[in-house]
Amino acid sequence: MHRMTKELPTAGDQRRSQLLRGVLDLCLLALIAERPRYGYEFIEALTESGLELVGEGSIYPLLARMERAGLVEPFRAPSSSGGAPRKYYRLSEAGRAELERGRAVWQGFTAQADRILTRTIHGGTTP
Amino acid sequence: MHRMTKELPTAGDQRRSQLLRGVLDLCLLALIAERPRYGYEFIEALTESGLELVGEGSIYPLLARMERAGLVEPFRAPSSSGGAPRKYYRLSEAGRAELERGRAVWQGFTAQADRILTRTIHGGTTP
DNA sequence: CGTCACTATCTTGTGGCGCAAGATAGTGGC
DNA sequence: GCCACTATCTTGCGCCACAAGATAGTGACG
Repeated sequence: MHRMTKELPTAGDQRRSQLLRGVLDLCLLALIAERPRYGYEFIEALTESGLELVGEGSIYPLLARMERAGLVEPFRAPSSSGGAPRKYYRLSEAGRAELERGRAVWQGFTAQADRILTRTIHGGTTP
Repeated sequence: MHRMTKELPTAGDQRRSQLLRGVLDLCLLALIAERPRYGYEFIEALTESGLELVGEGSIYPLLARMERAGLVEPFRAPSSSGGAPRKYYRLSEAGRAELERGRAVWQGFTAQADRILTRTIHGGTTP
């Protein structure tokens, strides 16, 4: 049985989805560095912001991976607004180190890519 | 004689490899926008630059995909330095449009990510 | 009590794509 | 013929964002 493509993603959406790779984990680490957070928090905040950035299917597996890698440490706490108990994450030492290392890689990479992408900004239809 | 330095990928390399997704095609489009290019050109230039950025296994399939998508148009030309004939690519109208669209998505995305990543540059060991 | 709505986490399957490694050719020097 | 260099194309693997759905805990309402 075939899947019915419910809503084919736009080209921009698909690109953004690819761009998230390699930096989404750093974003979560940075936000957790501010204060402990739980998964649903990210989804709610991002959904309300109008930035339909990331869904549960991206966040939870990523958090699990980071936990497995020892970058974050989980602890349980009851929900303050009624509901299932939350799983908060705080940053580990390794997580903080990875965040700083990743930030450097990210900034070096974007600088390089920007240099290539802005070399021919004129893009006129007049050759 | 082949390259013996078979260094297994570091964490930074793996991150960079993920970061390329979503922007590598734009880089190629931007470089082709300057002047027509062929695949081997990218690899040679990048290898000599010390930036071991991308290999054949990334470039050629990507070029084929972009051709299939109508973003670039190929034409054959004999090698000027002895060797197999080259397959040059020039930008199509759709390619130029996609390049501009992609640049906008890229800059919007990186601005957003940068804002998140630079929010907590300092380290706070206070929970 | 049952049902519903909301909060919250976890799991499964799919698809895209960077990449290593190897196959295939064309050219020219020995 | 053989080899080295230039150049392209192909195969298989692994990572990961994402959609969709399963699982639970809580409280309100009738």
